[in-house]
Amino acid sequence: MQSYTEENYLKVIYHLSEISHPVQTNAIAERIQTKAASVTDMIKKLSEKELVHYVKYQGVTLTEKGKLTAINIVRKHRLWEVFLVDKLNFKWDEVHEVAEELEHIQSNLLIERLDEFLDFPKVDPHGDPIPDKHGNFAEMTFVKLSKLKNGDKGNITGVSEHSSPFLKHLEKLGLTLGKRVEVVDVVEFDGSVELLLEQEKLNISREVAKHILITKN
Amino acid sequence: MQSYTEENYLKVIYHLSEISHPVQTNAIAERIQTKAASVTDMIKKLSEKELVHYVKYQGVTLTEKGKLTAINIVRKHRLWEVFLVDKLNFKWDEVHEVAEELEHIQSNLLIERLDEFLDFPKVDPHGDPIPDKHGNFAEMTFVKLSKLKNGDKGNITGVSEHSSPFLKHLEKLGLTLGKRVEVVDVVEFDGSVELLLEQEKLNISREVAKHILITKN
DNA sequence: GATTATTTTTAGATTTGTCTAAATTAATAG
DNA sequence: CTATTAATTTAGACAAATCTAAAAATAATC
Repeated sequence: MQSYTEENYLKVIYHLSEISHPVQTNAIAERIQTKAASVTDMIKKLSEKELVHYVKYQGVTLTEKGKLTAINIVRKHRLWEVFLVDKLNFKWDEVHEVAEELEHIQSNLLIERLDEFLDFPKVDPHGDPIPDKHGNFAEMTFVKLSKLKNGDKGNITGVSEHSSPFLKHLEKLGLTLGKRVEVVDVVEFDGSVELLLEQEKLNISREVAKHILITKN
Repeated sequence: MQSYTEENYLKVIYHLSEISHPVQTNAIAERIQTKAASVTDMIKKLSEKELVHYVKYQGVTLTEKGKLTAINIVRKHRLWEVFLVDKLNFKWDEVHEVAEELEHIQSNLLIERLDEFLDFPKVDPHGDPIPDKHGNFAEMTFVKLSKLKNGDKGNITGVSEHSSPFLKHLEKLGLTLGKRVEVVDVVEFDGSVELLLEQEKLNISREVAKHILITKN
C-alpha cells in the first residue's frame, strides 16, 4: 500500500513518461509543485520499494509494479470524471481537481461497482482512454486535427490539453466530444484550419487544432 | 481548512459528545486508535484554532465553529453511504470504511450535487439523520424497540449500533429499514421481545431490541 | 484525610514529507 | 578541452502527527 503522496508521484511519473524517457527530477518537481531536492528524496523511497528504476543523475522510469499502480490511479481518476460529468452534471473543465482527490480512495469494490454503474465507459469526458482493471487500454485510433487535409472528415474523440481556459474555449466554439467536423481548408499562411461544424463555418488556430483529437471516418 | 487528521478528531469528539460532556482524552484515544498523549497534543492544536474548548484535565467540548465542521463531515459521510447503497448496491454493513475515506473529499459543489442526485435523502442506510448544508437535522421521532409495550406497532427507522455482525444479524432476521413490526409480547423473564413481522412470529433478545429504532404509528 | 489507582499531561524522540543552502555531476559553449 | 551553466544530489533542519516513559493531577478507596 502506498501513501497519498507516493501515489501522486507515481501518477506524475507515469504521465511524464509519455513525453520523455527516463523522467527527470526537475520535470517532476514542476508538476508536483515542489522542489527538486524533495523529489530526489521521494524517488529514493520509491526506488527502495521497487516502484521505480532510479540511477543517480539519470532520472527515473517506472517498474512494472509501479506502472500498474499508476495505471490504476489513472483508471480511478477517469472513472470519477465520468461520474461527475454524466451523473452530477459537472462541466468537463470542472472535474479535474475533485477527481485528483477521489482517485486516492482505496476500495476495489467501490471502483468496480462504479465502473458497472457508469456502464463500463471506455473514455473519460476529455476523450482519454480508461484502462480496465488489469491495466489494459482499448486501442485508440485518433489523429491530431492539425494533421488532417482538405476534405477530411471525422468525429472529435479527445483533447490533448486539459486546462480550463482551453476547454472553455472549445465549449464556446461548440467543439465538444462526439461532434462531427470537416476540414474545408488549411490556411497556408498561419496553419489555421477552416472547419465545417453543423453547417457552420469556423476558423481555429493551428495551436488549437493541435490539441483536438479526431477519429477519421 | 483542516487536515484529514483534524477532521477525524472533530468527528469523533462530536459523536462522543452525545454520550459524555465534556469528552475525555482516553475516550478519544480509544476511538481514534491512538495514545492519550497524542490526543492531548491534537486537542491543544484544535484549541488554538478555536475548534474546541479545552481545560486541562477536564476534557473537551466543541465550539460552535468546531461543531459545524463536524456536522459537515457527518453530512458527507451519510450522503456517501446513501450513494453506495442506493446506487452502487453496497450492503448496509459494507459502507462504513469507504465512507470514512469519502467524507474527507473537499468540494462543496460535489456534495450539493450528490445530495441532489440522491434526491435529498433525510436519513442514511442505517436510519441516521442527514443534516442539511446549514447543519440542521430534521426532527426524528423514534423510540427504542425495547421500550414498546404489548400491541404497539411501528416501522423500523434506524439502528443505534453499526457493527457489521449486528447488521448482518438483523439482515438474516429480516429486520431491515422500513419494515413494519408489532410487539406481541415482552417476555418478563429475560426482557426478550416477541415480534410479528410480515405475518411471521420471531423472538429477539433485549440486547438486540435496544438497538432497533421504531417510529410508532 | 491519607493512600492507591486512574487519567492526563509533559518531555523528548521518531517518521514522513518537505525545505534551504551547499556540493556534486552532467551538459553546453567557446 | 576547458569554462561556464544547468540539473541533481547531499546535508542538515523543520512541521505534522505520532510514540514511550516519566511526572502531575484527579478520582476512588480504605
